[in-house]
Amino acid sequence: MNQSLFKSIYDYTFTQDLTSSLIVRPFQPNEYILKAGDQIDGIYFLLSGRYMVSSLEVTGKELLLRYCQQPSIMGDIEIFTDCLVVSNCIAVEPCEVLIIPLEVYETHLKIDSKFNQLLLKELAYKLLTCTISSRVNALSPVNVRLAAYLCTVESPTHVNQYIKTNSLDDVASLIGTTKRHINRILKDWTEKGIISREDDAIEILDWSKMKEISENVRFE
Amino acid sequence: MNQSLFKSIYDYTFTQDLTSSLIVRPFQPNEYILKAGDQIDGIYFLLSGRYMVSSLEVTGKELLLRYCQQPSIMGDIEIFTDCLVVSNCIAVEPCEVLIIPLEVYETHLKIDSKFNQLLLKELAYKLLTCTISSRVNALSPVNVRLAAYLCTVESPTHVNQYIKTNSLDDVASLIGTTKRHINRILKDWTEKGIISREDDAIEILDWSKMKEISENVRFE
DNA sequence: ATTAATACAGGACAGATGTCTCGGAGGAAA
DNA sequence: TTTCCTCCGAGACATCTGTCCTGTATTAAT
Repeated sequence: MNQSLFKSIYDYTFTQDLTSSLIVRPFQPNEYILKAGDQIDGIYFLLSGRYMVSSLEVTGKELLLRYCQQPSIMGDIEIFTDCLVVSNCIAVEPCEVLIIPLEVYETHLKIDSKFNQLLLKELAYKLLTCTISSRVNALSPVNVRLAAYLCTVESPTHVNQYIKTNSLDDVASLIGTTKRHINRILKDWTEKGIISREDDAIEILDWSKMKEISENVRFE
Repeated sequence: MNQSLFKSIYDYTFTQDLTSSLIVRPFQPNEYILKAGDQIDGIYFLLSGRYMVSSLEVTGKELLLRYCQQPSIMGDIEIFTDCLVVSNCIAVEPCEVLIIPLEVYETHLKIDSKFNQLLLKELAYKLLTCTISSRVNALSPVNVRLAAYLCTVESPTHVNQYIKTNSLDDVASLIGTTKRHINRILKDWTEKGIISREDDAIEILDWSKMKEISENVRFE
């Protein structure tokens, strides 16, 4: 386990005797890091990569809750409210995750106030952003949410400004709408010269306009 | 300070030397317990009464986030993300609140892992419910949200089941819509015999129907 | 090559919701 | 009492968004 990497991300150093109990696991894109309904077995710390959090609705559709980069902790809600995993965490890039098994937390870290401060900071941050996005989601029309989605998935690894559309259906359920409506908005943007559609991809021609439409809403 | 009351609500006992530093403050209905933009000065523990959490939008409207009863903690987000108060907490009933001044937390409780566990549990619980309501809010039409609002504010203290009409504007912004649309829905419900409007009040005639419409959504 | 199956964009329509506006009720001032 | 002002409910209209459906293109099977 790379101590100094963890230290640089989370500003916390494990005592020597714990490092052997900690697990570092890689995840491939589209692989579930946590799956809703599972029993939680530890506290997960993202070391590298990006993942998305989504939840399954009664309708069977999924709704995007957020994208996460490090520092980001998984499993804390479940452990402290003592419930099954509530949301799916799915890697969207190759990820590395440090897992602290639940027993290790219970026996060694529960009484470590520095470690608890780390968890408190992260939970408070997640709650803060959830509060913000809750309002935004309730008050933003679909075109704003779609623009926000496109701006959110734009990342340094997307060097070209193409976004695969082989999953328009996914995008639709992720932002809580239908593919029909996405198409309507994309057509409108195409006519306005903000994007162009070719084959199975969307090219964003006017990023500044796109950012303007998104009204600074982001899913992160 | 009533030790045993706090113990029974939060399952935590303060050490003797702290009780003199803790403050218990009463709040009247409509009084701000915390006001967005203020500097936070401590951790607030609700002992009795109910308050609502709302946030101010760029538009100047406010949006209802939730109603809270004990056990409920305020100020934790702000302290751990080190930011100004993000949401208004407004008493809706006479409330009693125990305030732990920030210095007291910093010097005595920050290193108290039992106390930190209490905070972690509460934050995780808030995040869990925020996650759930975020989805629900995004996907529920206004009639469901209005019914949910009415079901939420129904409490033992509201012996009469009347809602003042002069606050329809407030209700509208609280659930993120307009008074016009509220009126439309109320008219529909009146025609269906679910409610009746008289003078400046609304009487709910058919609570079971109202609960059915609300689809179990609640602002708490 | 022809046919069948699938997927996808978009037309048509309906329902939900916001904005603008007006007419009536009630209260305050003259 | 008359006039004026304010507030409220609701009509009219526009926009947003979901559902249903169709025509076309692409792919798969024969």
